[in-house]
Parts: sequence; C-alpha cells; structure tokens
Amino acid sequence: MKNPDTFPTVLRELLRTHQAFLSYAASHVQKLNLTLPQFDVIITLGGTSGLPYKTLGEKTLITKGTLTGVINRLEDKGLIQRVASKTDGRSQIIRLTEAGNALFKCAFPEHLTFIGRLFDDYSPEDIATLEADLVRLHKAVSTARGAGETLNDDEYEE
Amino acid sequence: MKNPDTFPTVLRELLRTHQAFLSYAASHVQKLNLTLPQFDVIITLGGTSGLPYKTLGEKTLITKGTLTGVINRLEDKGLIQRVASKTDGRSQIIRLTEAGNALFKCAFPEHLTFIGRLFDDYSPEDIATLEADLVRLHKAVSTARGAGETLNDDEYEE
DNA sequence: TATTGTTATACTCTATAACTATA
DNA sequence: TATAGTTATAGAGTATAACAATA
Repeated sequence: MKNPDTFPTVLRELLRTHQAFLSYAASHVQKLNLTLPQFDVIITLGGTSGLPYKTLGEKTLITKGTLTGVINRLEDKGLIQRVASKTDGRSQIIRLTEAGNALFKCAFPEHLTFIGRLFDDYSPEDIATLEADLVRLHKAVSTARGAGETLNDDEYEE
Repeated sequence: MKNPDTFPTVLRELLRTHQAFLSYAASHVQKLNLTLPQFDVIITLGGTSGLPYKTLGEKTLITKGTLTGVINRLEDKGLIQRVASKTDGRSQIIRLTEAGNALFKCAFPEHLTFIGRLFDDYSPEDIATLEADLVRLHKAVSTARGAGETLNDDEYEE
C-alpha cells in the first residue's frame, strides 16, 4: 500500500473499532472488579505455572515500572503471588494463587461468552477469516514496532 | 456462533491485536505531545466546523466528566476552543482553533502514513477485506453495547 | 423534571529516571 | 558492566456522584 490517500477510512475504522471493542471488553471486566491491564495479566498467567516478571511485561506490553503497581494490586487482592526464581536471584516468577486460578477458570469462559455475543451472526468461516486477518495485522504491528516480539504460545508451560 | 469453546483463539488475538495496534498508534501520537484521547478529539473535530460537547463524547466514547479534563488540556495548548451554543444555553460547541486545524491538517496525514506502514504488504483487495471485516465487527460491538450509536459521518458539517 | 456541562474525589495507568541487588 | 525489579514522581485518564444553569 503506497498511496496514503486511499486508506483514511480503514484507519478511522481501525481506531474506532479497537476503541469500541476495548470499551466493550472493559465493561465486562469491570464487573469482576478488575481493570483491563489486571485482567490481561490474569489471562496471560492463566494456563501457565507462572511466568518471569520480564516475560509477563513483554506479553502484556506493560512497562516494568507500571507492572510492579499492577502486580501489587493483584497481590493485594490475593489473586497472584511472587516466587523468587531458583536460577536467578534477581528474577521473580509471577503465578496465580488458588483464588486467582479459580477466578481465571470462571471468568475467562464468562468473558469469552460475553465477547462471543459479538459473533452471534458469524459463521465459523467468518470467524476463521477474521482471525486470520487479525493475526496478519498483529504480525504487521509487531514487525513495525521492531520489537520482534515472538508472541507464540510456546512459552506457555504447564 | 454458539459454542464458546471454538473461539478462545480469536479472542486472545482480538485483545492482543487491539492492544498492540493502539500501542503502536500511541507511539506516534506521543511525538505530537498528545495523548491518544486528545488525538482522538482532534481528529474527530477535524473536518467539521465544531461539534457539541455531548456529540463529541458520544463519538469518542469519553464520558462527560473525563471529557472536560481532556478538553481543558487541549484548550490550554491552544488547539481547541469552546463556543456557547446559540440555540441551547446549556450547550457548548467545541471546535478547533487555527492552530488546532493546522495541526490536524499536518498531523493526520502524517499519522496515516505512519499507520500505513503496517499495510505495506497489503494489496488493495486485502485492505478492502480488512476494512469490511472491521466495519462489521464495529457494528457488532455497537449493537452489543446497546447504545445504538450511529457513527455515520452525516453529522460532519462544514 | 430532565439535560448539559463542570467540579470533586479517589484510583489506576503511564512514562521516566534513579536506585538496589544480583549476574 | 549489564540486567531484573522496585521506588519515586508527575501527569493523565477513568468512573462516579454531586452540583449549577438551562430547557
């Protein structure tokens, strides 16, 4: 795509759609007494046996200074815990507590259902197409950011 | 789409893509010394002769209490101004100043170019498809929110 | 009475930089 | 010297509710 004049519509649509979607998602997360970043941390940790602090920051795009605060609040709520790494004295492993895991197991499917309402009129093919589009866009963004974040699920343990 | 088990991947992808995209967009907006909500207000006002406070809030999804603060900061920067409505004594019309309009005319195309880099590898058909997908998703979100926001550009005046 | 917009409060996120302790 | 994480700071967005002025 070379000519900027041809895509202002896509871009407004991109911004507005992202915004509207996040706003919609946030409205549900709020009912769990979580903020979007907090929820993001929960679902990122969900299904793993814990992730290093740094990895968590990379996946959620939350910078380290901010992440400490988010994690503190989740710790205060009893949803996550810090465990010192055995191999690196500087590193912390962040993992869900029992309560956090329970919340994840309950809240995540609920969230899926809530978001899933958006797709009531979508056929499986429509969804597959949308997903492929998003993956492609995601890759384009990652590349452009230059960060080269891998974002594959290989790092998921457990 | 009835079975929630079939779409966790789409949803993670949706969240992550939105997040990554907004983060990417924000990195550019920051160079203009604007925040994303501030930029949103600018581009929403751009190309209009002003919008009522309330309309502005509906379009940007910023609630009224918050919007006052955002507008104050933009007013401090000399980019927008408040004009009392002639037909409704309670209503304020928000419009770009000369400086705001100049910024819009310069910054918006720049932003388009910046974002456009994401689509270097996209064919015009790819873009059309993506756009259609986004419009559909946007409509789904709007419907689900129940707000029934129209979001058509008919309200643009000038 | 209902609506428009402002004000006030309290909290969260954000970027940034200085700091510590480990490597 | 470099890295992992914390702390400190200042600014900005957020939800919410109470409020003034107007319709």
